[in-house]
Amino acid sequence: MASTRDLLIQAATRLLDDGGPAAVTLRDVGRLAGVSHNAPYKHFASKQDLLAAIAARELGRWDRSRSVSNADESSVRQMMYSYIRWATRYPARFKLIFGPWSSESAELADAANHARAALVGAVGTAQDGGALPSGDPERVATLILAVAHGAVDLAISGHLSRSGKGHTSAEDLVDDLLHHLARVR
Amino acid sequence: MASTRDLLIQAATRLLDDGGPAAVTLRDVGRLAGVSHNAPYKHFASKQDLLAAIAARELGRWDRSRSVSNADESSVRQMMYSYIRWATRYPARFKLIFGPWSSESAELADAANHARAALVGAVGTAQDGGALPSGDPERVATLILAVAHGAVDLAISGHLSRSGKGHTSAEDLVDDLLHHLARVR
DNA sequence: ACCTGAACACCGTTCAAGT
DNA sequence: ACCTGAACACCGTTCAAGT
Repeated sequence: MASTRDLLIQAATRLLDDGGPAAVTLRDVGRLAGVSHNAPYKHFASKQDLLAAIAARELGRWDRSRSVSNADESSVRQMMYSYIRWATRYPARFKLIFGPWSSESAELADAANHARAALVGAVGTAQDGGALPSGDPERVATLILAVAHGAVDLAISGHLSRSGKGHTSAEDLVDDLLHHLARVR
Repeated sequence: MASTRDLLIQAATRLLDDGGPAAVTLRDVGRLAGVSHNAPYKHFASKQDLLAAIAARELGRWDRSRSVSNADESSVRQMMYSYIRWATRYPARFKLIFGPWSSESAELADAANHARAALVGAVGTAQDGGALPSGDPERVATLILAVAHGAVDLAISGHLSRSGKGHTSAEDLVDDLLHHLARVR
């Protein structure tokens, strides 16, 4: 019962994952969805609009993922692990969502803020339990997110592979930050 | 005395800054450089190769920027501030350098490693002065770089603007991390 | 060695029809 | 309301020549 619109988004997502935004040609999208090469224009104003729909659907998944907040920092750690796993598995979607244009879509901004609210809640709970330093929970959450986001972006682009002797992963860097934050006097 | 190759890179960089990679058409590059639309093929194997040359030149600038290491963490802070200022001013170059393909170029990897060595040195000096926690300096440097990189990427894509009450900048997040690291017991 | 102009295949987008 | 096929302008790349 998938609508044509859904089929188009599915096809476009597959092409995006396989070869990046350049590989998302409306002709191939139509071919994969079983329609003509410009049927997409009946559902999306432009290719940019189709890509935005992919990004919106992707962010929507985070809203539906439920989470529990523990008194320690383990919930925060697990959220960041999930984030890193998702970005590593779907780098093209990750790059797409954080493209320069994404801020222009109110739908994307709303979904991102809603997803961040869960992280802020987990940070607040960990602060109450003494597992994270005090201070504006929004601000602490943003710091942790910045580390996870930066680490995984460096990893994806190959700038994290051989730093130092061994291999340092994005997860390692999140662990380092949380470990340091837990020891702040 | 600029060579045709340099003129092509200059023209391509201007187009990149103005409209992103899609705006870098070989026809416009040639027009801006005063040559035909496919003269670039005598200097670069492909458009991708031309973009890689832009990235390499950009990373080369960092190698030539000298820096002093102070006993406190101020040198590290200034390096990250420079990084943020550069990425904010030239977001398209920033996004280009950290594209998924950048790891395939040995020239780019070398330049990035060389630039990072300066940061590691400053981190080591700050550790000796007690301004940063002990541990593998490469690892601590990577953590700090991840924060700066992630924060500025979030800022560029508009995901940092209204977090919490006021405005949190990428510089603020670097300050937060350094402040926390200075208080680790 | 470096450059030009024509040509080819491909892509985003538009438009006039079709049901 | 949704889809099709032809058409247009544009782009990356190749090729045969030109100096």
